[in-house]
Parts: sequence; structure tokens; C-alpha cells
Amino acid sequence: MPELPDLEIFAENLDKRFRNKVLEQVEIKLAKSLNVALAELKVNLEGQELKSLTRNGLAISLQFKNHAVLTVDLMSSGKINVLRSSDVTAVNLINLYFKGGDVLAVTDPKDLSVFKLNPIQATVPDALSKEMTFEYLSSMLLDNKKQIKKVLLDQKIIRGIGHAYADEILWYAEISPFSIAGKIPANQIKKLQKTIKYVLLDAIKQIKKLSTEQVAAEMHDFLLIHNPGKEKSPTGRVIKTRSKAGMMTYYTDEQVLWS
DNA sequence: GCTCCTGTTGCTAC
DNA sequence: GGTAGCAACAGGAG
Repeated sequence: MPELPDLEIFAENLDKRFRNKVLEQVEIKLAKSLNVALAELKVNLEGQELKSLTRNGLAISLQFKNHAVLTVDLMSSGKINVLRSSDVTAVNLINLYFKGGDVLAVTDPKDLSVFKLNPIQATVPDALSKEMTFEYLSSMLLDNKKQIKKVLLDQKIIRGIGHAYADEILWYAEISPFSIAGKIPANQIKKLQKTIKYVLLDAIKQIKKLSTEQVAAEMHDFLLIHNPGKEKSPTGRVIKTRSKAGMMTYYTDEQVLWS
């Protein structure tokens, strides 16, 4: 459930709490959650000091002072927890025990979360990065026959947009999620590019207002369209839904279908 | 018309 | 709700 804005705030809060602390011990519940053997992870990380913790696309990235990197991808069902080592009862998907007694743990009812040691650096621009320009977005949409929502969700094109914010962004940009990407005119792509940044940055602001300590995602009431609690858009139009493979798309008739 | 090839969509298991 | 993987399907080239 956590998307970019939540992850951005988690990363800020976790960075404050764990930066410069020494990781003493790593526990993993399932071997399949990890891209290397547990022994290799331990050799690389145990005893190392955390340099910084940042958000990177839809993942959280822990950079250690020995240049080792551990990424945490919560997928759709993972949750980050901070607790004291004395309170660790269950074997979580991952437990990172830091010197001083704080533990960074990931719980996940579906065990979908994945952890990677030193993953290959992605060259795909983050949704909030400088590289996410109009020119870049246009080049990715050119001759693209996929539906625009699929393109926005594709982490190999833009990193950081999930279902909820894709719907919000497309509503603000007045583009139907079912529009064919390559058919969207340049002025609309320009609007879309600005909207991506606006919606995500605004969401970060709103979450900060709600809570400063947060490390766990909740359903956000400020979502205007991708929100089961709302029946109408701010302009009074009925919000429609369409589901495919269990995933729900929320939209209204205000959004132009380019096809 | 048909077959091969390719890209896209839909669905499932993690 | 995120991703990989694969089956099903659609459309174009030959």
C-alpha cells in the first residue's frame, strides 16, 4: 500500500532515527525474499554504520559507510516497523538490529516484500527527479500503444508511481487512464508532466501535516479520486471504477479519452 | 486466407 | 496494491 509520498516520509523519519548507527545483526525469515544468501548479507552489513536512508523509486535504500547498499521493496503489502529489541517477538520478514536497541523490521502478511544487497543501479528516472522532464516523458510516450495508466505504472519508464497516485495524477491532468499513450497531444503531455510532480509533492506536504513520526501507511483521505470513501470528484462528477485483475482504476468523465 | 512474429493485455502466484 | 511470468489474443508482414 505505501506509495511514493508515504515512502518519502518514512525515509526521512527513519534516516533521522537510524543514521550513523551500527547494524549489529540481521535476521531474515525467508530465503526467497533476498537476492543473495543470508551469509553474504551478514558479511556485508553486520558491524557496519548506516550512512543514510533514502527513498528510491518505490523502494527504501539503506546506504552503509562501507558502500554496501540494502534496498527494501515493500511491494503491495509490506509494512515498516520500528521497535525495541526487547519487544521483538515474532520472526519478521526482516529484522535489522541496530546498536542502542532500535530495530527496523518489515512485516508482510503476504510475504511479498523483497530485499536486495547491492542491486544494479537503475537508470530510470524517479518521478520527482530532475530527469523527469517533458522531453523525457514525450519520448517515452511517442508511438507507445499502451494505455497511459499502464505506462505511468511501469517502473522501467518512471520510478515511483503506483495505482493510487496514477489515478490522482490522470484526473488532475484531465486525461483518461485508458487513453493510448502515443495519442496524447504535446500540450497534454506537458500538463501531465507538471501534474506528476505537483500531485506527489502535494501529497508529501499533506502527509507531513497529518503526522511527523509516521512510518506506516494508511488510507489517505486527501486522495480525491482513488478513494473508495468518495462518490464524486471535487467538481461534482461521479467517480467511476473499473477493475482488472483485482486492481481498481478510479476515474470520471471529465477525463479526455485519447485513442 | 493463413502462418509466423511481435507486442499487448489479462490473470495468477509470490 | 507491486512484479514477474506466462497464456491468450490482436494485428501486421509476408
